[in-house]
Amino acid sequence: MRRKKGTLLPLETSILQCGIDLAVRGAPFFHGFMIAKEIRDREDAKLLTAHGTLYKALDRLQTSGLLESDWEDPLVAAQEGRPRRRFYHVTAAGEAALVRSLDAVPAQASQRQIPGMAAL
Amino acid sequence: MRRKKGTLLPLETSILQCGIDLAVRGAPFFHGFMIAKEIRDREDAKLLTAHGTLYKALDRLQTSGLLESDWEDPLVAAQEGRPRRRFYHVTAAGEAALVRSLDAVPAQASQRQIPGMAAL
DNA sequence: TGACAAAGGGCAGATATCTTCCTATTCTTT
DNA sequence: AAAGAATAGGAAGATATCTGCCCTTTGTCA
Repeated sequence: MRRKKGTLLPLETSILQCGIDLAVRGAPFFHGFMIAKEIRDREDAKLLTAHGTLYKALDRLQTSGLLESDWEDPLVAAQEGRPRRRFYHVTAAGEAALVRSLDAVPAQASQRQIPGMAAL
Repeated sequence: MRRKKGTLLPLETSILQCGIDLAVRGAPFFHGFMIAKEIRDREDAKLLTAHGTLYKALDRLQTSGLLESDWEDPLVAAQEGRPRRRFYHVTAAGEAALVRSLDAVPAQASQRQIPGMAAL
């Protein structure tokens, strides 16, 4: 949907957030499938229906330098009897972009908060 | 469906037949996906709807010694950017079993041959 | 403000193998 | 012949990534 340059889409924000959360919890890398589960388990569930959507978002983030990736050693994947994974990590630019994006939309955050309060 | 010992199911016959045909045509190995296409392109199309069915049949044939398999080098698969394959080949026992099975149901064979001739 | 173009989202499917669960069929035994 | 056991088949989904097509939405420019 053609965004303003330097802006993040909700799905992209979620990916970066998840990536940083996982890093904090001691997992320095994540792969697409892992993120897909993570996002589906969170409240962001509606952001992700098809897998193609996620992998496309990962590609975009990598192209714009907010993520970097390395392929898993194929021997390890083979030993564990599954397709090999692609490991991503959030770059410094990615962290910065996330902070910027969270700062930039305080209006949306408070708009969501009001109905939330009312529900209590 | 519980078969008489030493009997082959139609799908199993097709697999062995395909394997031997491919070997004659210069492809000494085949993998599940390849056979799936081969079978779907042939008149045996109705023998194979779900992939699980095929992989189970391959397992049975291997367990009974009619097929043998080796895993593809994971590095090759990785380089070509796809999941690794499992390469099967028909054993001598497999060829023998196929011949036996084709002999055992000559009625079906001739029934198929007559329409084939008529088509010419 | 209206129109166009660019980009994102969903659906579908390719690639490859395997597992689990349930149903249907057939074989064998009594 | 009927009952029970064993097994095959189908559907679905797990595992993991990626591509192409089409539709929709939105940003930007005139």
